[in-house]
Parts: sequence; structure tokens; C-alpha cells
Amino acid sequence: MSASTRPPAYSTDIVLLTPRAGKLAVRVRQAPARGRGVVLPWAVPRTSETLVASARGAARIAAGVEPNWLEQLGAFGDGLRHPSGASVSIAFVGVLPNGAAESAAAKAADGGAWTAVADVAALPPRQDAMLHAAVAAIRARLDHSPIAFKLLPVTFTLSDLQAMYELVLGRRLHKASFRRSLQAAYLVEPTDEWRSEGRGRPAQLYRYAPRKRRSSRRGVRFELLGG
Amino acid sequence: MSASTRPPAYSTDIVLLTPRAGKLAVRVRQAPARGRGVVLPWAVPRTSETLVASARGAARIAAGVEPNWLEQLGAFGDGLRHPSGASVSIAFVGVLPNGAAESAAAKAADGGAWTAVADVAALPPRQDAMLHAAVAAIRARLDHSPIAFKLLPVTFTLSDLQAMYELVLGRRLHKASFRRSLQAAYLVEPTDEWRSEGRGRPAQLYRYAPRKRRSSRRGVRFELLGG
DNA sequence: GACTTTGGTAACGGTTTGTTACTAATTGCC
DNA sequence: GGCAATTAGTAACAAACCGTTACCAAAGTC
Repeated sequence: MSASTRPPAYSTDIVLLTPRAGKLAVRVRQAPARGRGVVLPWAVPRTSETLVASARGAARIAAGVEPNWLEQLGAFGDGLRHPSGASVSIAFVGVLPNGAAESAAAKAADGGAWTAVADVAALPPRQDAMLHAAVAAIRARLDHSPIAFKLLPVTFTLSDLQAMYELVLGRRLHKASFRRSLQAAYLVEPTDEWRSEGRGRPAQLYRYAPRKRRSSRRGVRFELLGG
Repeated sequence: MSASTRPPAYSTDIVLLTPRAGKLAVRVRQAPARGRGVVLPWAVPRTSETLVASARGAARIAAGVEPNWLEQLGAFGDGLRHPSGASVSIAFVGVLPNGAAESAAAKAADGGAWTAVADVAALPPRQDAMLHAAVAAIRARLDHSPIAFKLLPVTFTLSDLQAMYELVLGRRLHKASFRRSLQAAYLVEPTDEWRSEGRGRPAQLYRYAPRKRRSSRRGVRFELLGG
């Protein structure tokens, strides 16, 4: 990894996301050399190591914890510059629940920070593509993978859950419709606990507890835009 | 690539798919060495070359044509054996329209063949994972990407189109619902031509001609199964 | 107690969609 | 020619879905 050695064949990079102050935040650290840019955490996998394990390790070093949910985004390369000098980088996206980042901050080994996705400045081109791909990926898989639940603590209110969906999707949802769909999906179960947040009626806490249900068997949707 | 040289750092592999006799067929060729297994086309990208270009090249060599639609599936590795010996392989999925494979058969440089996906035997483990990922990917993106249209000739009947959707999805669709959804999506336009296939009323030929339309803005769906 | 704020649900109405049934145009057979 | 068979294409009904409005509940604040 030092500047004198030959660049590695490939790197594993991780886009770590967590909710923070009502926005999606990503883990970055100062670019090692010149400039005031930032970089995503990355590693060069050992030959004995799987790709996911390498990405997990990069996350642990960067943020002090391993992500709650992790998925490969694909291989990025093709002329876009990368800090490692590797010709190809395999990107992962990982998510952390709300407070996990703070409580593990002491264990974080790099001098990095969590930054709102919109405020990230001057990422190397290849990692910039990864960040956009990561946001698009969690948006696309939000209703097929339990991403929203992995961004929340184990218990949460239905308003919390809806806010998380709105945060990832970037648009408002209607309360009644959201809850009706949620009920039909048998994804959550109520706990005995209630949470009072100052003003307003206390909200019941739920936990993620998916039950098997018959698959939908719908017709086709034709959601494509064109081209 | 010869057995005496050091294995490459990574390879690009391509899952080429085309409809054939009412089933999805994939391009494979005989495994180079021992055994009666088959392998997917793959290449070692030159350093000056992008990943897609390398995958396109592998497709051109294997099938004589470049795919009509191409998308990266991701990086595969992690202990699964691969004929190249590379520790990581970047997989692509590409599709060809109905007759394109036959008309370009002369230009195919390897002694490969098109085999129904269900009949493929003894693929190396890593490539077996790629094949499954490829089928899952085109199924998942079928209503967001024009995959079905790229599996068909430029003009086609609506029954052809529905049959292609059924082929990829692996289940039957209802004619009236399918056409109603298609009409609402403004994806096709009729040509002046009609095709008579022997018995039955002739069918009008259509072409893919997507127009811009307002995005749907629906609520969430909660399609996930659990876990 | 009245007002505000947040949680939670009922119910109306328009839209979507699975399904059945029908019409249209051709070929093959008597 | 006449009629069954076959494939294309559409109309229309009924149920499910879903966006929306409205309402009630339980807490804090004045």
C-alpha cells in the first residue's frame, strides 16, 4: 500500500451509510496526500481472504463496527482514477443503524468522519461513481431487502420506520397508506413497550419480524423510462 | 493464459443469453482440459481495455456477434474455482435477439454451442454462480430495462413480446392485462406490417419506441420475503 | 380546560388489475 | 362454399389496491 510498491491488482472499497440528523451520511476520511479531498475506506484483500471479508475489515477499521447489512455493488474501473492505483475496485455498500456509529466511534482507527451524502466533496472519480451507485442500490432494493430495518435500532416506532423510508427514497409517503401496506406484508410485530418523545401521544415500539406469506404473482409493471 | 504462465489477477466472464426453442439458452464451450464439463466464455482484459470492452470481445469471439444489451453482474470469487485460475472474475450478462445467434454462427471462433439453461452441465463453480445470477438479474430488471425487446427482432407481435416475458419470468401472464399495461406504458408503436403464421388471424407487428411519460410516484410495496 | 402535537385508524372514491367473455380474421377440412 | 379450429384483439365486470380526507386518542403546554 505504500507509494513505492507496485499498485495492487484490485481493491475492495466500502460505501458505509448511516442515518444522521435526518440525512444519509457516508463514512469518509481525509485523502492521504495532496489536496483537501476525501476518500472512501478501502483495502487490498489478502489472497486467502474473500471479498466480503475484506470489505468488512475495511469497515471495521474505518468505523469501528461491521455493517449490519452488506451487499456488493460491482466492479468499478474503466479509466476512473482510484487512490490505490488499482485498475479495478470492487465496491460494497453497507449500512449501520442509527446510533451504532457514535457508540463505536472510539474504536475507529482512521481519522475519518460521517458526512451527509450531499455534502461530500472531491471524492476520487471512481469512488464518486461508487457513492452514487450505493445510494441508487439501497433505493432500488428498499422494498426487497430489509435495508430500512437495518438502518434502525432493533425496536422502533412506525413513524421512525416511515421516516427511514422517506429518507432513503427522498420523498414523502402517506401515513395511512404506508401502514396499510406494512400490515399486509406481515413484516413487523409490536412489543410491549411504548416511547414518549415529549409532546404528542406515545408511540408503540415494533420490531422486525417477517413471517412467510404467499407471493404476490402480479402481472408485469413496465416501469422503464425509455432508451 | 497458457498453463505455464502465472494466473491472471482477474478475468471477465460473460453469460450470453438468447431465446431458443421456447427456452433461454446460454453460450458455453467445452472445458479445455480434463472432463466433459463446459465453461462460459471469458477473457483476461488488457490493461488498456475497459471491463465492458473485454466482455464484449469475449462475446464476439465466442458467438460471432456482440450482445444487444450488456450489464455487469458483479465480481465473483471467494473460493469458487475458475478455469483461469484468477482469484476474482467480473461477470457480465448479455442478450441476443432470436435469430442473431444463428446468422452469426459462422463467425464464432470457439467450438461452443447454445444450450438451454436448464440443461447446462458441470460448469465450474464460480461460473455456475454467475449463470444463476444472470438469470436472476434479467428477471429482476425485466420491467426496468428493455431486456425483452433486446431478446426480440426489431419488429415483433404482441404475442411474441408476451411470450418473451413469460420465458424470462418463468410463468404465464394474462393477455388482456399484459396489453393494457403495455398500452399505459407507451413503450411500443405499431408498424404497417402484419404477419400471418399459418393458422389464425394475422398479428400486427410492433416496434420498440418508448416515449417519455410521467413517473408513477407510487407508495412503497414491501415485496421482501423475510430474513 | 383549551390548544397543540404526535400516534393511529376508519372510510370514501378513484384507479388498477385479474378474469371472463366476446368479436375478428385467417387456415384447414368436409 | 360452409364450418370448425386457431390465433389476434378488445370490452366489460368485479375485486383488490391505494391516495386521500377525516376522525379519534393520548400526551404536553398554556
